[in-house]
Order: sequence, then C-alpha cells, then structure tokens
Amino acid sequence: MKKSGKTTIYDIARVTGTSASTVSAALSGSWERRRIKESTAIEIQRVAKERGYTANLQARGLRQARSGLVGMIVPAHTNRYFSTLSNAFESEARARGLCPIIVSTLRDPEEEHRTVETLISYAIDSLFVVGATNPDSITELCSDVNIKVVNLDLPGTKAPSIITDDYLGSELLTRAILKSTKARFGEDFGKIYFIGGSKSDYATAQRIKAFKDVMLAECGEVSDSQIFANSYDPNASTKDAETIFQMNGGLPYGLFVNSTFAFEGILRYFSNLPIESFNNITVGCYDYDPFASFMHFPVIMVRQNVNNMMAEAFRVMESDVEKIEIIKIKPALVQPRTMPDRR
Amino acid sequence: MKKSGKTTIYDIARVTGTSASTVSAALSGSWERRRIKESTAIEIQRVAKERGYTANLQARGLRQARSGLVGMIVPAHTNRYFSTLSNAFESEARARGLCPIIVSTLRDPEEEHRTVETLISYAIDSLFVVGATNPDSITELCSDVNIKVVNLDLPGTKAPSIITDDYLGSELLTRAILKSTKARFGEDFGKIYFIGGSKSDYATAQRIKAFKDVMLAECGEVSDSQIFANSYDPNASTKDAETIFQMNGGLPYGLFVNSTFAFEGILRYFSNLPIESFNNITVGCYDYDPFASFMHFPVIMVRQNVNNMMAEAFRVMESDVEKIEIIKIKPALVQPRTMPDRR
DNA sequence: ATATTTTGCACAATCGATATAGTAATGATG
DNA sequence: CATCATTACTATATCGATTGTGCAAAATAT
Repeated sequence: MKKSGKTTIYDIARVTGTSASTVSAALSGSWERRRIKESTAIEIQRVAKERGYTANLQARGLRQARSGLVGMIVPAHTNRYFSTLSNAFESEARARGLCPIIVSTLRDPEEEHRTVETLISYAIDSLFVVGATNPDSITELCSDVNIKVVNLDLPGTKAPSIITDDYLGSELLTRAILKSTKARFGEDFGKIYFIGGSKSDYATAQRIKAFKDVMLAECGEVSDSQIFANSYDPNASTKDAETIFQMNGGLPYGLFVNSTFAFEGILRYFSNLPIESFNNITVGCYDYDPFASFMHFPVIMVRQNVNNMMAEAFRVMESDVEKIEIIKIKPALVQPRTMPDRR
Repeated sequence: MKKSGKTTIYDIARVTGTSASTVSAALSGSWERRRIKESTAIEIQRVAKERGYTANLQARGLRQARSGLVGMIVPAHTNRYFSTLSNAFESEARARGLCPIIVSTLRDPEEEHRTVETLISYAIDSLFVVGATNPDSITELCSDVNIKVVNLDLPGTKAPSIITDDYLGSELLTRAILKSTKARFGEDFGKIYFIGGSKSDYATAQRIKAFKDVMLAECGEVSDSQIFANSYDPNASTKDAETIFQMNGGLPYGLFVNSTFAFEGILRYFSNLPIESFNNITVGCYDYDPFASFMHFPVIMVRQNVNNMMAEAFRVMESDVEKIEIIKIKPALVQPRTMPDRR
C-alpha cells in the first residue's frame, strides 16, 4: 500500500511503463488526437480503474485556469423557493459534468462579497447570483477575472438577469385574494394589507406596484398605510402582523404576504390568536411552499417557475452573445388546498 | 490593464521589487517566522490590497494537499430539516474560515458515490455525510485518501456518527399522538398508522420500534399492518395514505408521519378529501417544518436539535481521538400551533 | 580589524495535470 | 538510397503558491 494519498498519473506511468503525458492523454480522452496507440490507452485506462485513479482537479484547474466548479449564492437555504432553485441548479450543473457549489449569504452584502471572493479564489467557471442585495457589485468582482455571471430572482444592470414576472404574479395574486374574499363575504371586507420584503428591491417594488394598481382598480382606493415592506426578516413581519391586527381591530379579510420568510414571521404571531380569529382571512403568499398551502385558513400561493428560470439561466450563461437583458418568466397561482368555509 | 485574469504573487513581487516567496510570506502571515522586515511586509500587503489580490486557492491547495473546502452531502435541499442542517453547517464552517460545499445526492447510492469522488478530487479536507444510504462505503472511499468523515442523521460503523435519539423522539411523538387523540375522543379511536421512511434504515427502524412499544403498552396491541415504511418518496406516501383511508374507512384518528417528505406526499392525497374528513385526525410528524405546524388539523412535530448536532459533528471532526462512537442528541416535541376542536 | 551571529531576502523544488515541442523508429516516395 | 511523412511516444515548461535552503549584508562580538 502506498504511504498515503491518491494515485497520480505518475504512479500509473510507472506501472504501465509509460510517461505522465501519455497517461494524461489516455485518461483525459485526448489520446486519439495525441496519437497514442489504442492498446496503450486501453491498458492505461485499465490500470487507472484498477487503482481507483481520479484526477486531482485542483491540479487540472490550476493548469487550465478553470475548475469545473459552478457557483451559486442564495440568500438562505431554509426557504422552499430557494432550495427548489438549488435543486434545479444542481441538476443542470450535473447534466453538464460540472460540480455545483451553493453558498448562502444571508442577504448580507458583506457576506455576499466575501463569499464571491472565496469562490473566485477557487476559480469557479461561472456564478449564478440569486436574490443578491447588490448584484452589480458582484458582477464587477467577477468580470475583473473573466467569470460570467447570471442574476436570478433580482435583476442587475451589468449581467443578464432571469426573474419572475413579478408584476404579473402580484397582479394575479392580488386579484385572487380579492376574488376569494368577495366570494366569501361580498363587498364589505375592509382593508387588505401587504406584508414583507424590502421596498428597495426590484421584486418587492414591482409587487407593491401591482398590488396598488389592482386595489385601486377594484376597490377605488389604496394607501401606503396598507403596505409593510421593510425587511425580509421574519421577526419584522411578526411585529407588522401585530400592528395590523391592532390597526384593523382583528385580522384583515385579506393579506398579501410577500415571501414565505414573512409568512413564517406572521405565523409566529398567528399562533397566539384564538382559532376564531381566522374565520375571515384569506392569505395570498408570493412564493410557494407545499405545507403553507394547507393552513386552516385559505392560502393562495404564487409558484415561480423555478425549472424554467434555471434552464434559461444556463442557456444565457452558455450563449455567446453577451446581451445584458432581463428575461421574465411567468409564475403560476396555486389555489388553496383547503378552503374551509366557517362563516 | 493586465491582459486578463487575477493578480498573482509574481505581479506583486514585480511591482514591489521583491520575490514571490517574500510576497507569499508577507501575505500568508508567515512573514515573522520567515524573518521578513516589517516594513517590507506592510508594503507588500498594501500593494496586494490595492490590486485586489486574493490567493489562488487551487494553487495553494495543490501545494499543501489540502484545500480549505469542507464537504457535506445531504439527501435533498427541499426539506426543512436538511436545509436547517445546511444552514448550521455553513455557520460552523465559516466560523473556521473554511469554505462549505453542500451537495444533494437524492438518496441515490450511485450519486452519493460519484459526488464523494468528485469532492475528493477537489481535495476537500473533511466530509460530513448526512442521511446517506450507505455511510460506510463513503467512509472507505475517504479513508483511502485520509479524509476524515463524520456521519449525521444516519449512523455508520466506520466513522463517528451524530444522530438524534430516534427511539426517544418516536416514543415522545407516539405518546403525544395518543394523548391528543384520547383527550379529544376518549378511548375509542381505532387504529393508528405509521407512514414513511424506509424500514431498512436505522432511524426508521428505531422509530418503528418505539412506535410499536408505545402502542403495545398503551393500547395492548399493534400489528405490522399499521406500518407503511417502504420509501422516502412522497409519491409512495400518497398511495399509502389512500390505502390507509380505504382500509380504515376514512382517515384514522392518529397518524405517525415519518419525515416531512412523507407528509408532503400524504398532503397530496389529503387535498382531494372534503374538509370534514379531518375532524378526527391527529398527525404526528417526525421532523419539523414551521408551516406544517399550522395545518387545519393538529400536527405534533419532532424537532431535531440541528445546532447541537452540527456543533457536536465539528467537535468530533476536530478531536484527535479517533473513536468510532454514536452520539445521540435529544430531540424536542413541537406542539400544534393550531388545535381546532370541531367535534 | 577580524570572526561570528543575525537579519532579510532570493532561489529553486514541489504539488499533479496538461500542452507544446521534440525525437526515435518505421514506412512511403521519388 | 536519400528524403519526407507518419506513428507513437517522451521531455519539459507551465499554472500559482508554499517552503527548505542558501547566501549576501548588516550588526554584534572578540
């Protein structure tokens, strides 16, 4: 047994009586081009297999100035939307023989920056940036070292972006909340509120815009006092939910929840309310989670087309034309799985 | 501007009029040991910062035969328990200045094998194996190349393992289901069923054992026909739920759901049932998901202590003694957030 | 002033794989 | 038979960082 560590091409060269370069050629598939005799190549491959040889990808990466690693940063893992994106990312990467590296950056600009620098240091070949606080500064970091970037979820101006049609999704969701509420209680349903996300980001801004447009068209009025969008932190939403409860004298008939993060925070507040409090409410939640569809009150969800988004992202990444465009993917509504009628 | 690519120690050596080895020492913190003048070191550091130098970690890794990468494989991302583990793993890794690589392997032994080989090729320093189908074969792969392994969630015999006390968790959960059911309906509650997971794995086996023990003690009898544990695939659980509904002439009063994967599948079946079907059921689910706590029927959940598990895993990984032990962490029950009483 | 120690740094080998250039042996061509 | 082409390789430089070794120059001791 060798003293330790992995078999290298030099070990194989020694036992097959050939040279490292021949072994490299035989094992990397370039042996025909390099005019290695078929029998030699086959013998080398046999020995390599026998010894359980796998290439040292750090050495290969160093030599080739590329690593076979594709990076993706996401705000968090513990969120169904992002984890579904992770899943899709891995499939696409694997299908191309690349090794996916997913790191969460907790919506912290500094952490994003540090993480991207680390990934660059490992010579990732490309980077998928999901929901970053500042996509453009990440793109700049990467373009300095010729690493291609695609943004997802939140758009940037310096790299192509694949996002959901947030305005459309929000429009559909707001209409669906209103429809549900009206079907259950007619026209007398008071105010409908919007909780969650951050006004300053594109997605939230679009969603608020559509929310307001629909509210104005359908109810004749809408005010900023109905909008609570200052943070993705669930705890902020817990507080906002309480504020709304106080302002409104009970839970509203309709609640637009912007992200399952916010929904988690809101549920923390809900868990202290008596069951009767939920008799009237219809919740619309932007983003989908299979369990959230089964609450004891109706929850309408927006499901982003994650597979399409990721497929587009890889398509754009691999295309030669370097057009900085924003591609919008249509989301779909998921109707509540439970629609108890407790009036 | 340079033609392309990253600044190297050679670039910095040139502009500072020093040598690559001096630059390396100045930047890697070993300059005192290597007797570099402080002013030289500081100047090099200044230039490095100015030029945005970051080390090529592939080159460093190649030289040092270690990479600063720590790997973790998990069955899937789209599961709250695993994604919470990912989250904890990243914090611990980051706290140590390591770069975490998390890859999902879809409970596919071949995919696990391939993924681990890839990670080894990138010279990961250590590997955390979560819920693998065959932890021991992974440990063997790694010990060939001196990579330390710790198993989580499912134990192995060739590397230390950190798992939840599955028997205890299941005992608590089964008792809680019975207690809830008895409190709601007295002693006349028919059969209680167990769905999900795979009989052949340790965790499921332990959970079934505790389930049976408690049922026997509390109800005087229990049979294998109450146990459906053939797969982690949600679709299998969808079918099993239907089978139970047929056998039982409606939903049972108590259901032990082994994993949120199974729960998802079961909900797919539930979504076709009328709301009255759920009047009696109490669900106990092994694993915690914040949304699943808010169903329109009571759901008691087992929350594994993920932070403790991961902290222990790193502690064991870093300890010098190579004891192959199984460390059990106690889980906790999470009571239903909703307890509607619709009798 | 000479010998010795300390300081401060440069040189060169190394990690493992790859790519370019080179070479010996054989076969084909005029 | 000399020339050229082809085959089947080998030798070597390279990627960027680390590290053991070597070697002046400066500082100190004698």
